[in-house]
Amino acid sequence: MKLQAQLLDITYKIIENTAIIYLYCLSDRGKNIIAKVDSFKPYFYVIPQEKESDLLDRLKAFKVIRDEKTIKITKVEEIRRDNQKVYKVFTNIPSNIPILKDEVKIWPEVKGKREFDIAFTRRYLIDNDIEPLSWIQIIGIEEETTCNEDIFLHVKEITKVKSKDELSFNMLAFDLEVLDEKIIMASFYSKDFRKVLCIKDFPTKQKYVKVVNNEKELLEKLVEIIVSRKVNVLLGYNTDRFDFEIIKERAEKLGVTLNLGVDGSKLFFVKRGLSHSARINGRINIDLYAFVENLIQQELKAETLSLNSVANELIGEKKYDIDWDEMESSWKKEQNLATLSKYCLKDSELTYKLGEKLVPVVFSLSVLIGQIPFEVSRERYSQVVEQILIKHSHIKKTLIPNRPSKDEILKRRGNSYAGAFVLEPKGGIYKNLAMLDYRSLYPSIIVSHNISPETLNCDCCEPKDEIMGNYFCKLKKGFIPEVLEKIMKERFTLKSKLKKLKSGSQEYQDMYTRQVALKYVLNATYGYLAYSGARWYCNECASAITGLGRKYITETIEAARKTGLNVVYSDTDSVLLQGENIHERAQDFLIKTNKKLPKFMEIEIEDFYQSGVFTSTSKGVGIKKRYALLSENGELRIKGLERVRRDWCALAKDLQEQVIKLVLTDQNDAAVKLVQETVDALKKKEIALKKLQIYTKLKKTIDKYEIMTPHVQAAKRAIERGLEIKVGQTIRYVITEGEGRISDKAEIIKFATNYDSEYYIENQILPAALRILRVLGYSEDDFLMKGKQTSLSKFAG
DNA sequence: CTTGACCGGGG
DNA sequence: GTGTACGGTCAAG
Repeated sequence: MKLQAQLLDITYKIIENTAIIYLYCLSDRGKNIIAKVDSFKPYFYVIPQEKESDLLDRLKAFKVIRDEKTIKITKVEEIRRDNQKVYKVFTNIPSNIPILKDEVKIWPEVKGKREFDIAFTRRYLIDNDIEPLSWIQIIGIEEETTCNEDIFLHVKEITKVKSKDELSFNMLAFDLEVLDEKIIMASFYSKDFRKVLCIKDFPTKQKYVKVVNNEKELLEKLVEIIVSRKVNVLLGYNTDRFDFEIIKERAEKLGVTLNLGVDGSKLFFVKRGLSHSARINGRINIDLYAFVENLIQQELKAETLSLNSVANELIGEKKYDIDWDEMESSWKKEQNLATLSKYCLKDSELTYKLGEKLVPVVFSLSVLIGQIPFEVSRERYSQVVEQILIKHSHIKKTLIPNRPSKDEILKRRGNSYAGAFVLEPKGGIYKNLAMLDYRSLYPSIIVSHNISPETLNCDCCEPKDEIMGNYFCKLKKGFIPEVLEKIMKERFTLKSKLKKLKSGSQEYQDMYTRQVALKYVLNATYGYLAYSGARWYCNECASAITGLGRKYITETIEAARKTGLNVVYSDTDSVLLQGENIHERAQDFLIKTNKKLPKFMEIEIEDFYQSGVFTSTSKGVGIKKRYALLSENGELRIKGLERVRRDWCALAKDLQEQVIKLVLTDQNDAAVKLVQETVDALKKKEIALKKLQIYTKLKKTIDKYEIMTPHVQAAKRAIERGLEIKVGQTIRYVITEGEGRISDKAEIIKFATNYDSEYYIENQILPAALRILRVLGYSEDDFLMKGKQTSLSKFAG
């Protein structure tokens, strides 16, 4: 039988002491294909010493007994890698590899061991050059299967085929509502499907609501929905750390079998760091929170990664605003269940829409680095970079470096080097601004200067053109610059093709997400070289990259000053320029600068800003990385300020944002007046407690806290008064009137009847407002003089 | 200044 | 199990 399909997922099982790889695919006719491969064998490399005499024979004959099982080397091949002889040592099952490598590494004839920790299914994909989600042709013998709609194949041969149109995957988002550690509702959202399962009956006209008898039935229905809808991509938000944990726990307790796999297999968990991720054979389980946290966060303005703020920023939609305490009591009183079900469905809807936006990016990363979407969607930047380097290392037939040992990692963490250049701004308000930045500064430096672990202080060149005490080979192209240059060139080609395509088309979409995937790898490579856990770690490389970065940016600053422009600020790869006729002058400066730069390097205009505020300390020293800019089309860009942090009360955050807006639009007096009014209102106790609450999460039981922070103290007192507070609950507290430390005065909002004006004025309102107003010459005293306007009037006008 | 504890998202 | 998270922030020492 011959067919064409897209690979979605891969696992392996041990059957009769043989490793069988299962490829879960989707055929061009929309059928689930399970293809079995039994011909691929696990292996690792042994590097022999110069004098090795009979190592080959010793390896071939080697066996060891573990847990009454004989572990054997089944085959040894002699091959060449990196201009040396190495032995490719095979065994029958993957778990033998770590045992075998530990046995042979102490032999005197063995110099080293390599590639013993490349995951088995990953190894299969790399060695056979199979990219997930790309089209493959499978030739095999059909086997009988218990799941009648699937095709079960024993693989003879797999080849790549030219890309066809992408299949449309069945994507489904789900969300749970949990109360007292029980699942009370579950919602599902797909293109043409929405459903809310609820364990309590309530009158509703909504067709999507399905009342179930109990939690057990809810879980059974959940399984049924995923299986019967033939879900290929299962989406959720924070499902690794929350929803699946609950599902597992409750299913065990209630005796529900979670046979969710396309082959009817049970859901299982794989350890990734400290959290466990649910694996469902043949279906792609994506936790969008993990993906956002690891890869998307950097480019978001949102400083919290809640579904609400991420969805708001990426798809322009928000959750329904509900009060969770109210919701809890209405659930118990069986009121307002329709509202709760609407809320629950909305979460799934937002997750689904976020998925529509982010899953294509996950998929293009998958294709680019050759790893399944399950893995890619949970990886950090460093892992993404490492995986693409592993892929290219295999293509180039070079040995992949080993992971560092624990000791080595600790040693590396002690290494330090000078970072990026940040120009200290002068606190104040600025107008007529242009932000210029280097296009991919660090990647372009790596390529232009051939920075790589193997080109570092090479033997073939004269040690000249030193950067931070080191030099890089001028004759042979380094591994990392070679990979990055390919990526930069491909991205450049894609971007120019994109300009000619219609932005709505599928082709445009595919190319666009591909270039986004390439961008991630480009931007993360510098950080990877400095990452202590990296296989291709190179502290000297990282140091050279930032050294050159400082050189380029400081030269740019000098050049800008020479043309008479004021350089207000500069951080790493950008300069904020100020002056009359800023548009023309920035453009001129850009052209002049680019002429002098080496190949691959380029400076661009990021945006023009009508005004900006840079903050300063009480002593008048400008603060780096804390500022706000107002673009010419009215967009506010706030960096590093308190506005969105949840350990600040709403009153302080709102006030800060209003103050920023006012001072950036020439309304300083109104800003000052607003702050004074807020202070006065606080003193007169006119502010609602709701605006003064501070949110902090209780992560463990009270007695486990060593440091009694305000939220812990507030929770403790509330429990003493009989309130039930569970681990994981967000404590909403207010600082009330009284004596002692701040934590002594912290009370849960329910028990707070008053507030400490002094605390809110001095620790919340004034710090937030003065962060901005200090640059205009104001200090605490200006707002603390009771009722006296004299000190303020000196700045008026 | 360094060290260690805590936290993220979810309900 | 072809293993063992991570980076930022803040209070205490």
